[in-house]
Amino acid sequence: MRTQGARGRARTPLRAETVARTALALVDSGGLESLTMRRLAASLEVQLPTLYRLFDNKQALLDEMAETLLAGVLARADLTGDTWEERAAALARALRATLLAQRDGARVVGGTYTAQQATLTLADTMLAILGEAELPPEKALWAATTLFSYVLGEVLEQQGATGGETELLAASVRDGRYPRLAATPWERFVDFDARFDFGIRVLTAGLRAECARRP
Amino acid sequence: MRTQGARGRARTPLRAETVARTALALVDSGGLESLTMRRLAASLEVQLPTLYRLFDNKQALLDEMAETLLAGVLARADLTGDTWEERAAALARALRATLLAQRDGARVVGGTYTAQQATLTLADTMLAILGEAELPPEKALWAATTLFSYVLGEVLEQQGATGGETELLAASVRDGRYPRLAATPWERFVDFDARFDFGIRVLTAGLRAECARRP
DNA sequence: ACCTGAACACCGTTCAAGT
DNA sequence: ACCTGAACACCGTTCAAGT
Repeated sequence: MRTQGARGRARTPLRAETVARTALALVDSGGLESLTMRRLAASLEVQLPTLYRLFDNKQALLDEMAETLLAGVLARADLTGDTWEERAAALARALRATLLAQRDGARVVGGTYTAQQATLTLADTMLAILGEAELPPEKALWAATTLFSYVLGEVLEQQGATGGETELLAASVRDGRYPRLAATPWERFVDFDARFDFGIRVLTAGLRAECARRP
Repeated sequence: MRTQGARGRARTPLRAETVARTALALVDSGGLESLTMRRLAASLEVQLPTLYRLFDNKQALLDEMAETLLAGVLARADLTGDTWEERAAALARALRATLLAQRDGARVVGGTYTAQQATLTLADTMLAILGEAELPPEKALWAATTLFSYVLGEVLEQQGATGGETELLAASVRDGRYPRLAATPWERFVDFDARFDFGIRVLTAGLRAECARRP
């Protein structure tokens, strides 16, 4: 409804990135499930088939959305740290912050396998940083994917967790069948920032140890 | 079609786990997108509303599927290693193997936030192993989630990668804008087993370093 | 009490028919 | 050449009407 508002108005040609940005805004307000080609068309005041001239299908749109998201990571990263450990951690933190800033961001990025500019630039930047660690090239590559996989997995869990489910979890644990889980303080489980800092520290320490290994 | 075959036949009441297992088989053969309540009902020779007496909605079914998958991890793990590092690595490997054995396994598990028996048992087992590392309880918890997040992220990427996209990636890199990426041998990028071994070694080495840190 | 058929309110995607 | 309206073949979910 209300597509008349646009009729007759001169409009600049619709760009794929504009569509992707509007789609991300829809996800932000209603979650990934609420993203619909129909709703997206309505939000852009465009007919439904117009979207299919820009994207072959919904998956192609999701790929572009992931690309758009990842394009913001480098701008957010402060890569002025003195050591490669600091700089790698800063890039990982920027990726996490970008994913967290977008509702369902990890699901958007994790559901695609893009080989577009932003993704490759991000990977190349991480490789440049890890190259300073004097790791052989293949290990630097593996180190980069290890860091990215960790960040994605961690944000995926954080964005999937809801207050209600956390309470359910706490209740299940109190029944005594999971003694180790019950022994750990629950506030710490959902302290996602502290968890992430820990994980990054573990990974960078492990990479340092890997550098010391001479093959 | 063909629901007549079941009519009049005495049948045992349908169990939720049976439904979940059949659903996983459907995903195995056609991918997660092909899993439909209608197709699932047909595959079970059951009317569509019957599924809704067992599950409130499709998400509840997916939760049960994740639980069913994770229930197989411990049986697959060889936890007889001498050191906690070996045992933690073995459990992580068993989780990876379980997810890889099921098409779209990482997406099934990553898309849910279950606090059911199998999930909690898995977490508790990992905590028991990490407890031997003399980490304080909260760090042991964080270490467990770090390992699980890493495994999930890694399998998510592996299962998302297809041959065609890998070629596309290789082509993008050859154009010279990503010098670091271009400098690394491509066979190694898709050697997922080697990547995972590397990641697990880095994580366990990092955890060992964390143990040495006295707060 | 249980199960069925049929519907409701949507989807992603495509295409003939118009201008 | 481009855009539109309308359809196609599905979805997840619900419910009145039957037995």
